[in-house]
Amino acid sequence: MVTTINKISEYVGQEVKIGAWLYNKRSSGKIQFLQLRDGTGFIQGVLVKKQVSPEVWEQAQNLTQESSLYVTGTVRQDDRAPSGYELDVTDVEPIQVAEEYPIALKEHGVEFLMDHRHLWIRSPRQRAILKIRAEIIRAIQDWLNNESFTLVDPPVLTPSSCEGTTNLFHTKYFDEDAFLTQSGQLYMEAAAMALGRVYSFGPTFRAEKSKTRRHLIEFWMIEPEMAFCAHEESLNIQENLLSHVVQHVLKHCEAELKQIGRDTKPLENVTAPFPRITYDEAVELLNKEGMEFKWGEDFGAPHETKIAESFDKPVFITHYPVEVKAFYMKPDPERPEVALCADLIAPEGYGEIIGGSQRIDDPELLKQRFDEHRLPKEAYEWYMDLRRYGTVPHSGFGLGLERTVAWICGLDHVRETIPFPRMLNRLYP
RNA sequence: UCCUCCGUAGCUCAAUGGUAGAGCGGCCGGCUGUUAACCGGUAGGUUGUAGGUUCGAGUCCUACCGGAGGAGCCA
Repeated sequence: MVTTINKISEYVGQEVKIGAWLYNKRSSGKIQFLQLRDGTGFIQGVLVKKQVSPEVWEQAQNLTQESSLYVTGTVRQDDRAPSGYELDVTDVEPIQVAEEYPIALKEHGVEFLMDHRHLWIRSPRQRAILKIRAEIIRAIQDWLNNESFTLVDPPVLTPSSCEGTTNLFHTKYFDEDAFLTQSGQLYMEAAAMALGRVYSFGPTFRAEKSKTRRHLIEFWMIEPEMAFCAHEESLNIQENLLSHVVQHVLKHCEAELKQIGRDTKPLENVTAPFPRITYDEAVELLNKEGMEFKWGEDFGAPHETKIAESFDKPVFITHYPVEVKAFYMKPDPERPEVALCADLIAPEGYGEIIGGSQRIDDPELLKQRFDEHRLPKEAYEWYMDLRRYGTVPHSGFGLGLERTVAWICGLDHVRETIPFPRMLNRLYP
């Protein structure tokens, strides 16, 4: 019976055949232990010299780390095995005896591992992280689909900046200039006017020379946008979405979280509602904690960490000064100097994982903002149209996938959260 | 772009300005329950690059290249 390691428990006492790679091998004169992996899991194959043919014994002996093979054996329950099962090997068919494998089973430096990222992802830890990443994506999409959101894909090639703040990757679009998207948001606003509740899931690009553990040049965002939705309701959606994601991962990725050594205690706490403080209160908190901070500035990473430390859940910081936020954010009617916006700061120093706001729906005010920010109105005529033809209150937010994965996995750098990270000075492999 | 630190064997790291070494990985041998197995043997080097100081530089100085951490910007 041909099967995979994750289904091995169904075949106790039976002979199975699996395609696998040799992760590691230990042997003595008359017994060999093959550490096998097939992508779905890990299992140990046991060969006893007396019980196999000399040919099989020798073929097993010649296998090197990461050699590919078909292995046949009888499944046996064994308390000594980490997974609870072992394979008593009866036959080994090498597909390829691998060349000397660069990644030894020991510690390596970051640069070396990044140069070998295409092989590094085979390791148990990296595999677990990528599994959790996929499960986080699944949980996000499940929740949104269930709440009547429609998936809409915005373009990657765009004629101009969405927010006009960061540096974009420039390219040619035949005779025109084009840029890789830094956010699908403006397009999602158009989509929300067509479909009500929408979300996008795709890569975004920032040509910033950022060099920190929280930054990638290419990263993935989930950007929901909701028509007929005010700021407060958007926050409710955000906290419900995120607590669903965290609880889903706790439930479905127990083995993977254990594999990477994540302390799950702080995650169990992550249930809606999340604490909400205003920008004003955050400034006060910082000053009380001895960090000097003037009203009107934007928070830096140390400030965010300090604020997050005061809470044991992700915390919303709302009502930032209009000046430090994007042009499209709606001012608070009660207090026009602050915006109806919020950043969600993750605990444990992982920083901002969501940024969102209610959008300006008044055509006159939006026009005014274009002037204040010196944005070329011609390029945004289509965006203005959304306010001319049946404008409605609407809100949306962007969830940074890699920072969310880093936080949930407890990683110290986002480079491990994505299969092939694009970073400053890193385009290979 | 700025600040700090680091470049020595395939990898991880040692080496007072005075003969470049260990562990892992490789290869050869040994071992019937190993968990990054262990034990013995063996091969493996233009010390990031280019200058300089010195009787003598892996070590000190300068520049450049590469990397790490952080800042800014942001998710």
